[in-house]
Amino acid sequence: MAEAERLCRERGARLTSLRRRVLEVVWGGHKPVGAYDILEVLRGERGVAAPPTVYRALEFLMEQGLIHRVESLNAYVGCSAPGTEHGSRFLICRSCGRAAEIDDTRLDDAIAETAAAAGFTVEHRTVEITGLCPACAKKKGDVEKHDG
Amino acid sequence: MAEAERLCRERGARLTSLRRRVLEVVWGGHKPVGAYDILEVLRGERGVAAPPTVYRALEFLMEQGLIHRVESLNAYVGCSAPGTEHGSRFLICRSCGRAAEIDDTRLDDAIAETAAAAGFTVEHRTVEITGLCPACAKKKGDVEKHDG
DNA sequence: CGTGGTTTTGTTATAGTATAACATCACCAT
DNA sequence: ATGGTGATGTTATACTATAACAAAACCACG
Repeated sequence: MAEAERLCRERGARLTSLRRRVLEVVWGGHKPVGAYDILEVLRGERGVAAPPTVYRALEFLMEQGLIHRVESLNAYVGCSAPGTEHGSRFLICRSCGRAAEIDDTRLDDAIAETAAAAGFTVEHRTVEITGLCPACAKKKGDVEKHDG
Repeated sequence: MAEAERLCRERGARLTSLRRRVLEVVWGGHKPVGAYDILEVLRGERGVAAPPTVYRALEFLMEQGLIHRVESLNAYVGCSAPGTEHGSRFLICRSCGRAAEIDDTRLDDAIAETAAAAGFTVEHRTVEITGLCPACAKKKGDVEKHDG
């Protein structure tokens, strides 16, 4: 959070109380959060709020690289490494719903090579890998042992 | 198309006339096609049609691996290699809107390594790289020369 | 201070995407 | 022909996102 403050100050971007609050909500959930979930929170706190309020804050936070949008979930999640230029890359567990951000240069290298081979100019990278996180895979294994 | 017929026959999956038509429409566009675009086509041909008609056909075609969903566009595109098990991996041009499917094992290898390192069980892979295709990058370059 | 321009936020309305739930139909094996 | 299964039709609604314009907050400058 202090990091977010600092980045915005350096850039002359205004992290207003509304935007800060939305950032907190996105970071607060351990899972990706939907725009309308955030809207409910704001309504509880401020009485009224409409979708554009949330979407504009989300847009700002994405521009500042403080959050990512998870395309396959229509949801938003805090960036684990704000301030560094990188794509949106996640391991998404279909069982518990958590999304872990990937920090591995091999993926970016592979994407760069692939794009270069095709003569494609890369501007944005989205990698969303769905499956089971270690904890849920273990649970499933246990369940299967009991069931069959 | 004949390939799609064959795959479905082998699997005992029914490629009905409706599903075939939707597949044709998805394949026919050079760009990813929206569900409601398909709906318009069906309405022109059959008089009436409702969203579930399209979404059910799309669901079937995805299960059969004949089409992919492009998450970042909310659109659908024909699979260039049906019958082979692979993720959904695209180079998407933001200028002309075309989506080229990637056929490069380096990406899958990198994903497999990354997931393994995290103890994550991979079930589905989505890679969507946005930027400029070679043709559009060239045009942009030309324009920039003229403009300034 | 105050004032004028810019950015942010509020508000209303609507566009765009997707699914639930239940009815009907078509197909196929017996 | 008939009964069961899977496919499609139909209606309604949920969910996600943006357009357009009004009001307010902020900030730099005089």
